[in-house]
Amino acid sequence: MSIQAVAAQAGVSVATVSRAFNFPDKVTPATRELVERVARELNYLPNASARTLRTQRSRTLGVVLPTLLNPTFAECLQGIARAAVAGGYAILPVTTGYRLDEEERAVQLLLAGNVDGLILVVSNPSTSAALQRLQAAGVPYVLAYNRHADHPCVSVDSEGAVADAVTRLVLLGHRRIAMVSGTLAASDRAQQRYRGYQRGMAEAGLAAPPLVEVPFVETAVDALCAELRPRSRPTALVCSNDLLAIRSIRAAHLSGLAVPDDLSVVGFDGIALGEDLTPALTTIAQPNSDIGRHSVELLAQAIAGGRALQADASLLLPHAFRDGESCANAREDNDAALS
Amino acid sequence: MSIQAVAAQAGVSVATVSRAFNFPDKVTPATRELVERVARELNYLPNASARTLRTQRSRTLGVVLPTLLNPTFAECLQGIARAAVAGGYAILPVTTGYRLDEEERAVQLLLAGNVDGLILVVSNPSTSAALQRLQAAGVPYVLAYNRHADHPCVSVDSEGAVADAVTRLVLLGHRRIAMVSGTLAASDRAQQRYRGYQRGMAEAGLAAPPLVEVPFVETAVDALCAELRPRSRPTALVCSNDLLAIRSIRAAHLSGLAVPDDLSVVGFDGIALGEDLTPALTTIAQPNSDIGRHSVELLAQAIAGGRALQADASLLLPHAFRDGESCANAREDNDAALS
DNA sequence: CTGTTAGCGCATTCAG
DNA sequence: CTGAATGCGCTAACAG
Repeated sequence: MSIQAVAAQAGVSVATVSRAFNFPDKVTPATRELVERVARELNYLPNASARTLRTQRSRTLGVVLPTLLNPTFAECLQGIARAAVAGGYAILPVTTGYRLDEEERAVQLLLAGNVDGLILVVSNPSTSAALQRLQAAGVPYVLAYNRHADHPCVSVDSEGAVADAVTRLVLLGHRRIAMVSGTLAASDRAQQRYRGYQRGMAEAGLAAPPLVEVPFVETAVDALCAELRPRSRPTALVCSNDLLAIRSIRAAHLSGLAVPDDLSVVGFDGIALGEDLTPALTTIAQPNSDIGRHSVELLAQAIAGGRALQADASLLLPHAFRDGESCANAREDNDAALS
Repeated sequence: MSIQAVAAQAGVSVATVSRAFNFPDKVTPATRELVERVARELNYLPNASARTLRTQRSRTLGVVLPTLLNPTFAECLQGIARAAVAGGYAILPVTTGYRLDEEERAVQLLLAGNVDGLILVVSNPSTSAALQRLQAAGVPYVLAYNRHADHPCVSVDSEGAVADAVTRLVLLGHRRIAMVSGTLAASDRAQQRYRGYQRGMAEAGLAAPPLVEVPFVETAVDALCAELRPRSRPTALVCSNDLLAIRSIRAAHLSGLAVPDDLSVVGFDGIALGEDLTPALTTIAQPNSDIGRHSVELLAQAIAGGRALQADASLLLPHAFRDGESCANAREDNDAALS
């Protein structure tokens, strides 16, 4: 069903049909209604490819994410999807599995797909070859979750948030506070969060034990259990994300420790599921859906303006410390265990 | 960067460049390498829209899902995404929030987007207007999770799986087994699972208490707590999905009941997170990622064959009862509470 | 307000 | 094996 057929059936020119759809005001109400009726009868749908080819705009946004198996990114993608539809955009998501080569391949793929702009979560903006390519191509893009002075980003103050969380734990009486993270090298967020932990500990005048670094994708419960064995085990764990926090709670359970009585656990991300857990997850909540929404809006704005986004367009969204049940006061006997 | 530029730079015709990419054999190795080199130097990427317009194939699949906030669908989409990339397809996902009007709008949107095929999870295939429209359009499609005799589906035997789960609970000594479900009317899966529950109860010669039906999206923990209050409360809960199971566990906790000691809970879906919870979720695991993968493969096959999929192409994938820690033997005093 | 026409970038005839 | 020419469906000048 093409515009030609509609024009013929309605007894008007193709230009009129096109106008009736794209500039309803530039056409007589009578002819507009005629065209609309015929189009409906013929079940006409404008061909997106032809339009894209002609206008050089696809009204499609590429989305590059590490994985959908982490609810954080699923929530973000949901936010992106909703905002995109609302703005008249389609989205083309690709997952990278935290792999650099996949990041590059994804960008390549999406550029070939004629996307008008890209939203991406990369491992590390500083070292991403994909971003170089993007800037060279001049396609508008925005980073989500990442934070970097040279790129437009939508993110939260991870470092400050974690430092604050550490302070809260200190106020609860904890002294031996450890941090659990995924592979540091694989994520700038992890690095920022770790810095926040170090800062928080320093400000409290506490010595920070070595980072507990576990492989990203794997369950890593075994490794976590090992950390909880020593006599001078931590009384509180700051986890770099909610998935790790959940696994840490499991590791505690397997090690015979009760959460929060024997061990306090704080997560990071604020996945919705955390609120339904038992104990409800105490976590630093990011506005995941909003991060997606703002990314879309920023991008749509830039596209409409016909220019790429600059680093100074970056948005720092508010985070919130979400109080759950996985944190409690440090117990006396825990302190004793430390001495 | 167009094919024209590459042709000019390489000193050949556009036809040769096109052939060098699409039919490498139909061109001299020498010219092929020349073209490839020039293309690389010029950073040439074939324009997807132009190709689609010309070939009438977009190599894009539409995906219609209820939500990404349920990890089940996020896992499925991940499977779809991976299989799509592997098969040279892009995906265009749209979420419907379990709303019928959104289902229709989504299909409309995707058809306009020139997708070669669609994967969809609808509320109920029997009543879906979206499917009518799809069949009329002659576009290949496949339903995921849904199960219906008149449509091509990739799913599991939900009814049998739940009946089996009930049997297992009975063998653990449970007699008072209730089912918790989302809005029945909003999902054929929920209906099938409920039938499985009824069958399992009947086969065990047990009376099935009224279905505990809670609104889908909401947390519903309060409603669940109410169900656990009566003296003749159930000793086991069969939940229509893992999210409900997680909330049920929380509701039990808030009601002062221990899982699994006071209450056994079985879920349905097999979300990855379930294994990391404490207690680890006992659930009927669906191969979510595989459901996505098979949907893509079936569709790709049909598209290659130039025909729509028939209902008899449906796939029934194996499910697995995943033993966790949220189920235990019924206790004596529980039985006492029932008398 | 409406019609005619060119061309977006590519794949594909048909000649050579 | 390669080149010239056509048209996929649409929008944007331009002409009337």
